[in-house]
Amino acid sequence: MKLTTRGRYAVMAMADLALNYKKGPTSLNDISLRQNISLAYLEQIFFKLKNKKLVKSTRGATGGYILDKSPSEIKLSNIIFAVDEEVKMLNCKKPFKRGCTNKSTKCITHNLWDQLDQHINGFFESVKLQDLIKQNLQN
Amino acid sequence: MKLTTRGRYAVMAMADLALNYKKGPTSLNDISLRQNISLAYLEQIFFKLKNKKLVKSTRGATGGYILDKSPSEIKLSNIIFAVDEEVKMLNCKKPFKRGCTNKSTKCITHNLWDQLDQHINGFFESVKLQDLIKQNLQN
DNA sequence: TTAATCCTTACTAAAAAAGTAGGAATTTAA
DNA sequence: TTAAATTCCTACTTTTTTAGTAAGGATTAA
Repeated sequence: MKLTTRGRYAVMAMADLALNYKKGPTSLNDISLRQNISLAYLEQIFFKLKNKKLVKSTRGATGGYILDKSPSEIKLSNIIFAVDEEVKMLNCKKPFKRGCTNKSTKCITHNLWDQLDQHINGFFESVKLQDLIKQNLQN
Repeated sequence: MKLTTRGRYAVMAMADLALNYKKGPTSLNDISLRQNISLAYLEQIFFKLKNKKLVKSTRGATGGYILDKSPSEIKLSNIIFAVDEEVKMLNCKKPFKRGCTNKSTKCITHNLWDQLDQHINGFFESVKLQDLIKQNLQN
């Protein structure tokens, strides 16, 4: 179980933007160089981040991206979710599906996966961009 | 981010065994039918579970598997880890690696991934097979 | 008018996950 | 003693997901 690079890159890039919050737009090229992520891949990621209103863009030379809210208002869950990182342990849906239930009984582990989802989502909900850049995370 | 089916199947199968703890060996065929998981796939999974001493086997007709410890002594982390499910958000190692750092600064999100790992692993450490079958999990 | 940027879609390659196949070894029971 | 049911083990194949590339258009500042 792991986060995809897309999710990680998105968080890293947003943290980079947060560090430059209020300094005007930051170009993807700069982020690409600083974080060592390919420009084309970043463009894909920011396409999604923009659609979810997490960043604003200005085009043209000297253009770039800035956060659409302050770092204290952006939760990691917003970012992760924006780039399609889904936290879903539970694959089975009703009616019953292969690998989760037999014909007559409820999936014995149903509640477990639900709880795990909540546990992980809770983590992402609890951390804000602000916490990251202020190193508020306990070491 | 999700658990693989292998990890989920392993937990489901172990829960099945836990329900039949002390009733003598349970065949994979039975589990296959009850949990609707292919027999061949279960065999792969139990090969690993056995290597990690989570189950004991008896061969031949009437053979099968039983838990090697009581349900209260088996943590989900034991199961998940046994079948190779790895909880590792942090891909980057020192010295610096693509996607995590630039040449001069520490990966700004390092601590974050560390914490997430701990958070998820902590969950798996905290739940025992016993909890599952007793429905001790809050609904 | 040129260069730097964002914008968008489509495609490809690599890796991981999921599952199959086949047969050997062991044991019980008819 | 033989047949059936089981575990044991390895190798292979298919499918899905992830990661990343490519290409070109649109916009804007200098």
